[in-house]
Amino acid sequence: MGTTQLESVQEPKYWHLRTVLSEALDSDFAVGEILPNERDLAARFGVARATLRQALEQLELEGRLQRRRGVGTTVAPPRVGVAVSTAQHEWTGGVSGEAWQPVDCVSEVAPTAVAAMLRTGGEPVHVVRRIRVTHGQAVAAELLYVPASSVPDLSAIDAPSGPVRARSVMRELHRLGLEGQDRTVELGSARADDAKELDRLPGAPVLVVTTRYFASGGTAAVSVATYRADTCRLTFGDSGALEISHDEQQQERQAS
Amino acid sequence: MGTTQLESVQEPKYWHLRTVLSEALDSDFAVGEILPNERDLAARFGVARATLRQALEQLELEGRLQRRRGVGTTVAPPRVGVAVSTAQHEWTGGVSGEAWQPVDCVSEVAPTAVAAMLRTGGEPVHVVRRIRVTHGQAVAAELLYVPASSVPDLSAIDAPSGPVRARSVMRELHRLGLEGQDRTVELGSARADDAKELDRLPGAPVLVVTTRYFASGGTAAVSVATYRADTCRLTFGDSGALEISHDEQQQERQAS
DNA sequence: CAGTGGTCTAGACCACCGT
DNA sequence: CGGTGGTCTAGACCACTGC
Repeated sequence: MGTTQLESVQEPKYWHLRTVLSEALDSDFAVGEILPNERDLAARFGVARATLRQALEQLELEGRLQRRRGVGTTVAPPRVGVAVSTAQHEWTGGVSGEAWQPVDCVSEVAPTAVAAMLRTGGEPVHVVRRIRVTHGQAVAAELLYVPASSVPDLSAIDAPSGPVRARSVMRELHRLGLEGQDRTVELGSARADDAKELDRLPGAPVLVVTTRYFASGGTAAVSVATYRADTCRLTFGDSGALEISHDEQQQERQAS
Repeated sequence: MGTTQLESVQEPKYWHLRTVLSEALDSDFAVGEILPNERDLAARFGVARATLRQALEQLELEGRLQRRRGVGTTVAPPRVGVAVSTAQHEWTGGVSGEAWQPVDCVSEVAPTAVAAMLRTGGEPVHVVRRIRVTHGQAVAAELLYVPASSVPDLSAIDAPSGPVRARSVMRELHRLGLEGQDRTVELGSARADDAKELDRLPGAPVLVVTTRYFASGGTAAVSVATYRADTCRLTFGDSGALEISHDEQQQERQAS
């Protein structure tokens, strides 16, 4: 009876470890600081390395840690708030500064799900690949599917593919008057090509933002953007951005 | 030279397994069907159970599988599209049908991050706990932080806590004229209490939606809602919902 | 009770990075 | 090259579910 409520409930070791490490991160480590390597940490806590890794994975998922093979584990900076504009008619994803960089453009048959939204059958569409860079870091990779009918004046003389072509398509797209957008967000895992551009391993958790652009009574384009889930916080603002300082975030985590 | 391009690139076993299983799910299994148990599957593919589990985890993260301890692994239904209303002045999260169910209400000091948004210091606020149910399944758990100043007419006679109190707070809240909302989405892991209500294990991946409600020139309330990332697809619609059939989704996955 | 997924161990080897 | 995280193995035991 007098015992001070000793962890009666069964809590997995890795979960408890996660909590302990989380608190240690708050109090004893600065952003960017390197943690001891996994083998040392595991030994220090008296667990197998796999168990320690399970805890680290949790913390990485929560955006607290950053791990790089061959380098080490560092304390991650707070998540970047990236604006996913709402009801704003922009193709660029941002009026100034941090914008999308066209990387490539090819002509391909869209995946079935996209083709269904575009109401195109098996005809190939322009597929523009773009990268979103914030604070000098790639945070998102996008595939923008544009039916030929949406950019009728596209010069056939321009390069048939590559970044030049990508810019041409975007230029033509800007001419359309946007009537609205539809957007969904879901969790996914990075495909090999996306992972490469986001500097992550295949399968890394990403937030998949699917946007449908409406113009002249139909779906003018569909975008599938994958954001790094570990470093990004998507913001949808009717009025200004939601900003939280890092300290505040940490304290919220402790409270939970 | 003459060899038919035999997997020269190093692809992890679990990643390859994920692909194989994904294709098998598309062709040989129906939604709800139970897969063979992990030990059998691992043996069948000639890998250790841990490796097989790594592949299953990926597929579960992508919403393709559902695993329940003591029961088995089943093929998951397509993700549910849940509307996260944009620029709509609702506290209920839905005009008709699938709505939020008040579960409880207590008076507590808000976590620091929330307190900062509410501009309340250490004063306790009303914390309403709500569950969002869709198709008979709990898809989200929410904590709604309401400063006393936002509901001045709240009867002091009502129960000080519990579902009755929760409904009282919501009723008073409806009286306010909403001026706007701010919203962020990020990846998180379920806390123990949320996990319980969502019928998941602690640490399960969730989409954390933080909403700031503005009224009468200030922040009237802050909501932190955690959605099951495995079963939910958040929709933000300016005009109608984005609907994709299950077949189409599967084919998109195959294409990637 | 038997069978399932969840946790944990103690190793091994590999891919990658910086020096 | 040495050190890091990433992958993989072959076990063991536990917690939970349903019969």
